[in-house]
Amino acid sequence: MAAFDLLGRRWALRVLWELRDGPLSFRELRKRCDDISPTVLNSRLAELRETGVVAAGAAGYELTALGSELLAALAPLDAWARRWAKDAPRARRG
Amino acid sequence: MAAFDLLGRRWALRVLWELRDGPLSFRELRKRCDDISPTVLNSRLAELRETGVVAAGAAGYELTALGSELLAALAPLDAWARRWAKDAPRARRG
DNA sequence: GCATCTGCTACGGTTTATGTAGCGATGATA
DNA sequence: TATCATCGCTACATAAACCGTAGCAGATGC
Repeated sequence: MAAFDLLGRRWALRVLWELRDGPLSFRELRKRCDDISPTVLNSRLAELRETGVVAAGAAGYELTALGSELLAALAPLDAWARRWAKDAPRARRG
Repeated sequence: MAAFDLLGRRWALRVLWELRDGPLSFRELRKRCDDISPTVLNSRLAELRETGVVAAGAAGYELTALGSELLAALAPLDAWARRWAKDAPRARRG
């Protein structure tokens, strides 16, 4: 599964996720990603753009059609994560 | 989404994925993950075990019930990845 | 004893991420 | 025109993560 190469990198999933509600500017995107360093954000954006899941528009960075599909494919993962966070919060903290 | 912290690390997704068909030994798991270095594999396994998605059994490492759920949640991602690999293979190589 | 597995650790070197500072461009205000 | 704020993004030094190889200690078989 080649997508792991793209998504299995720090912040890649997160960046996609933060774009779920519409375009964001570079700086706004940074804020939402726990103030990720601009160096890395720029790298991830470059990769995501190169693979065609993110595009730069007038309003900032946004998901392409392909990116939206990817995000939709991530929905079950989100659902799982919510259950997980709810059921066993202690296991992950100490 | 806190799961990104866990999954947005090198090989984390891949390790889970390789366990989809049943338990694997440490060394076998390594092989399937492009001969990932044992240091990293051990780290990822430790993290995955700590969060309860992977467990060490007699037959090697295997998914827990929680892990299987996670894997199931990853299925749509796999489906997307297959379409993506098929539709635009060039965009990711040049 | 010896060979051959196993899970896993040690270690040195490279790659990747972090954090802060700041550049050049753009737009608003005066 | 000058000033100021904000923008996307880069530079650079430090820290963390990862890689590749070697090899240990335990288990199994001969």
